[in-house]
Amino acid sequence: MPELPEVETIKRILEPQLAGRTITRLILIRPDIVEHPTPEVFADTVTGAAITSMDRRGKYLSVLLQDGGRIVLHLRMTGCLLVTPPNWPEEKHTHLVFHLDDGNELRFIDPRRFGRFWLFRNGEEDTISGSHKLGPEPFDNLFTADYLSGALSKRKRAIKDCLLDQSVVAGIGNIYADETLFVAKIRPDRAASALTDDEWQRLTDAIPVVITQAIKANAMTPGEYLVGKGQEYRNTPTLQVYGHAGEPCPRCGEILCRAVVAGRGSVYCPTCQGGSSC
DNA sequence: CGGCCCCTGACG
DNA sequence: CGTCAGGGGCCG
Repeated sequence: MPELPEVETIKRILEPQLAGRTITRLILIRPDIVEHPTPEVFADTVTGAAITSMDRRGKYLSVLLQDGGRIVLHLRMTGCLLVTPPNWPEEKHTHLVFHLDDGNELRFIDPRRFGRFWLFRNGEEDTISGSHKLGPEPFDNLFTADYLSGALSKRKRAIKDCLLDQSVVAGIGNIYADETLFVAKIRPDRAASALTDDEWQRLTDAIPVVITQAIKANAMTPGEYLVGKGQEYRNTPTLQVYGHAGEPCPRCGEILCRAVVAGRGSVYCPTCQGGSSC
């Protein structure tokens, strides 16, 4: 479900509820959600572990443990993490339940079951989850127009496709690729190699702005998050084009069009993002 | 690179 | 019934 802003939102909501807690028991309803090590070792190791904090890198979340180990997870398309009171009704597709020492439970819910968990013990390097292949965060000082054009200006593929490459910049998915390209006034299907210096600059500027705005717009209380099951961010008013095909462009009033770019549904303004028709 | 796969649910 | 969905890995 989530891209960087949503994962960050989840982190900010959950971290205060998890920091300082100890995991007393893990129920592995669907052990195949655990990628590493084995589900049994995963359960044995996290049982009794104290949680110190959480971390986010791109779309990955980590739960840091006092002993130096960490749980790494990726929610993929439909994964959801909830901290619930005891006896909170169990959602369909609940696959993991971490019992905590305050009686609450951390539950992993995922209808499509694409989400995955890994555990790395103190000193164990993560070379398997994919988080080690991530490019810079959008807020990183390394994320500059020179960096972006240097990484992409020889690629002939669509710029949108390039933005979805997590090794170039971490955390952008289908929604925020469309949103950032809209703000930067670049059509999603433009070849990366055809972008001008000015366009690289606009795109580099747009990305952290759009992401920051979305994190702000997503903010909610733990209560709101629990009741809404973390599904409420999709129609955020800050989304200017994603989900708005057929509606007027918020900038020029032209009808936003939809096309398939890089195999993904894409929405853009045919007028202010570049000129030609859909 | 494109194409297919992992899954379920919503929608036309 | 078919198609699509916020993700990513793997395959030739």
